[in-house]
Amino acid sequence: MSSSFQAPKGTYDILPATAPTVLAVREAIAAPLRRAGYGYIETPVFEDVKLFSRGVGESTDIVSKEMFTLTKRSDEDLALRPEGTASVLRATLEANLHRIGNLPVKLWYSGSQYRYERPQKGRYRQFWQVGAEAIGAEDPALDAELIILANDAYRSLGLREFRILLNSLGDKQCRPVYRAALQEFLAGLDLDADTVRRAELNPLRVLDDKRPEVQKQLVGAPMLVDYLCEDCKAYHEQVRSILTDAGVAFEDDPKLVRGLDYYTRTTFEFVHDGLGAQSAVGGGGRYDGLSEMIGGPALPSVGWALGVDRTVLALEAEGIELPGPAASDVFAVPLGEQARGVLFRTVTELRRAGVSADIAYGGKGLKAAMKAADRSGARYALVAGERDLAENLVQLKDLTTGDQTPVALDALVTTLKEKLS
RNA sequence: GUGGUCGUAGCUCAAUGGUAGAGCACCGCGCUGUGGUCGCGGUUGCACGGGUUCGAUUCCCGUCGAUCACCCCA
Repeated sequence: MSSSFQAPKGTYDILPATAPTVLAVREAIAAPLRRAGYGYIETPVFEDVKLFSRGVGESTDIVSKEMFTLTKRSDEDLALRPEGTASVLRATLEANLHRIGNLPVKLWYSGSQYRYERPQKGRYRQFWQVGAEAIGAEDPALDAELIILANDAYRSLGLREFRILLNSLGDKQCRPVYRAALQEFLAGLDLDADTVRRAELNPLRVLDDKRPEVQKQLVGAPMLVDYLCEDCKAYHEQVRSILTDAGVAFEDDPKLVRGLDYYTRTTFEFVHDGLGAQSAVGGGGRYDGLSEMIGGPALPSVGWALGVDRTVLALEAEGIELPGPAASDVFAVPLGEQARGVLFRTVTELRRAGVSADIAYGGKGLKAAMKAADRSGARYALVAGERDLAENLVQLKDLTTGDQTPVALDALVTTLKEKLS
């Protein structure tokens, strides 16, 4: 270990070698959103705990087990955000965005989220999501739009091996009826204590338990599809047909539930099979009741969040290489103190003219400085010593061909801008 | 939170109850005004803490971290 400190458990540093990929992923997800009229929003990384317990749901694992709560000097209870939707909706209500413009209010965000979980590949305590929310409109085209935008974002990155799972969770009319029926069915099964508890709090969650001994018993369980009311059924059919019309392939997954309480009707998940157990790269759905749950007016809404970390893993799994870190165009190699001063001024001038330039620091010898120039990946080396400076020249060496030509110092910026264009 | 596997150099990996080596990388020299190739030389490490032992990198325990699965989800 080269340092006595290390990144906290479940966190990692995004280093220059991989940073371009991370930035490219964020940008690839953001671009389709901007083109679709979504405005950027940033909210605090911490909020009142109650926003999450009421919004995300007291019975969810996210709130009951995975919340990063903060200790402070006052008596307010704060927690690091475990997801973005509740905060974005809170900000919307606080700023009355739903009153000053046309509905829906379309917003997107990009930022870190925090969950106190046992880390494993693709699951971290601090992770990044880019999310989108369309607040205040009930329209199947809006649900479909978001799924299409996420699909297009992934495709623009070159990803092909992901699947879209789609389901409807019903609304406040039909879901309670189903919930009761399911609970009755689950009560007759042989389940462990944790699962029995879950069956009481959030019975739908039991459906996507991966354990074979649980799945075996679920054969013949009442399915939500059979309980959907006419409105929900019609709504879901429209979402499906708009997606099909847009050429977006999806799979109906009647067991797709998701872990947040606020979802109603449309839910969906983007899964990638190359990631191991943590296969969801993104997910979302409609949350028609959330606004009221946190004290706002009725604002039917829909949104998603895509995991930046997992998308990077998906790219790796598919062997997709995004452009690496950009190298400087020019690397200056000074010979002696006088040249060091002149070349430093030249490098500054080049940078101001829009040419990316670096210089050998630390009084390296010529050989070492040339080596540094080579390793920097720069296209050109700029070599100068007293001999050249006496004639107001610098040596411009093309590092790919090895050709070297003298260039007048005051013509350098123009010459380089020409060569690099 | 539960269970399994793992932790030796910057990286990939060896060996060993008597305090460690290779390849690549890095630095220097050959070439004192020129990188990439080549030759020669050199630098860097037993995750942390405790126990057993004459002696522990090796055996045992704990901690930390990684990893896989469960759980959960992005």
